Amino acid sequence: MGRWEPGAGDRLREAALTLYLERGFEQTMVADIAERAGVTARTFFRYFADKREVLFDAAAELEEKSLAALEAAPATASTLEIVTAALDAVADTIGHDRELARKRHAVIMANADLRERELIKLAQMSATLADGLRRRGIAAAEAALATETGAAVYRVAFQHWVDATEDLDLRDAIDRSFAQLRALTAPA
Amino acid sequence: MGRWEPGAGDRLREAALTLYLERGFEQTMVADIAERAGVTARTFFRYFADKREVLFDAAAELEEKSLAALEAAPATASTLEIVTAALDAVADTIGHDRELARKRHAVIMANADLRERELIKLAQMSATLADGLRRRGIAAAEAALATETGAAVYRVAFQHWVDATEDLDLRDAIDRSFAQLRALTAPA
DNA sequence: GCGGTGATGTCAGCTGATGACATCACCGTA
DNA sequence: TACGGTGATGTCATCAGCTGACATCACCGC
Repeated sequence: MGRWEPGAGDRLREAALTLYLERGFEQTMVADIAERAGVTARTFFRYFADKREVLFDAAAELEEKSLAALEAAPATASTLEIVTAALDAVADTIGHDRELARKRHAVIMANADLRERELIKLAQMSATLADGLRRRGIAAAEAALATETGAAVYRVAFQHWVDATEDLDLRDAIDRSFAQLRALTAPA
Repeated sequence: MGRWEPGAGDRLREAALTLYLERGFEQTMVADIAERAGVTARTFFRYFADKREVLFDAAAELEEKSLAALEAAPATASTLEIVTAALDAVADTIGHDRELARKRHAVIMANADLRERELIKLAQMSATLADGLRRRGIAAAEAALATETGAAVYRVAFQHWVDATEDLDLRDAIDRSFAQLRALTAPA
């Protein structure tokens, strides 16, 4: 294809995470990332829509996998069980490397713009999953509420998983958050 | 104080909403907003941290009111009842003008950057309320889960309220979403 | 070896955002 | 009344993010 070293996208991703960790997001310029990856700034923007997206473009894959899990759920499953299946697929994808998750999360939490992007990615996934639920015949309002609630459960569980010092499976953390939600909403 | 027309902040807010509605957010330049408000672009940035914030700086007031409602809730209230009280305070503040809410919502939904900002404002409010719950002695995990879930309920209810053609009270919409959440999480 | 294709470089330019400094009405006070 | 302080605003310069237009050049198939 090109006449230069292949894998420019991967090199840019790696360079960006490294520099964001070292100096912080705002202190890192696109030109720095590009230079470290051996390309020009113009090329950076051919791979990533903006300076933030370089940390988030894996979200598309996550979305696909969770949607596939949702669609593979048995017809007898309840709405919340379907959502749980989708979240488990997410956990299976990112749950195997807690150190990487911690690094990425640290970078994101240190900057408001990155937190915004993180939120919209999760919201986007929630909307996609809600669509999937509707295609299974679930009413629109119930679908939206189920996936938004699922996103809330996921956020809390992920934070706990990242903070925890002991051994902990992300899937288990999600299960526990779901259980706590049931306790919260149970009639007194 | 100043030697120019007072109320520059309000004029900028109004000019921005009008122009964002007319031409869209991206097609509106800060200089346009400033000109319409009779100031310079530099002054715009003295009032608002960035081009988006001009639509969102009312959020601080909302946050205060909801936190006050949370703190005023009776000691006997359950966690979810406290969160409901906080959301009702939000509903009381913005629920009286559905047309304004629709306009603002339309502008925000039409642009990804604005949606991001909207999400982080709600997340910020959720975090503030979770802190309030912790100060009332509620465990951190339960507090976070309760307010994140409350935010999910609010989002769904607000969307429904904005979409609805019939007469509808925002408070009622929130109540119904909470009821639906209880139905969702109830054991089969 | 020749032309097409696609990734990259180069360059110019706009817009958002910020720092530094000047300006000038208003206010309290001598 | 004059005078100096204060705070809101203007002016100017500059940078970083981002984009369009066009050139370049290795690779591939013919």
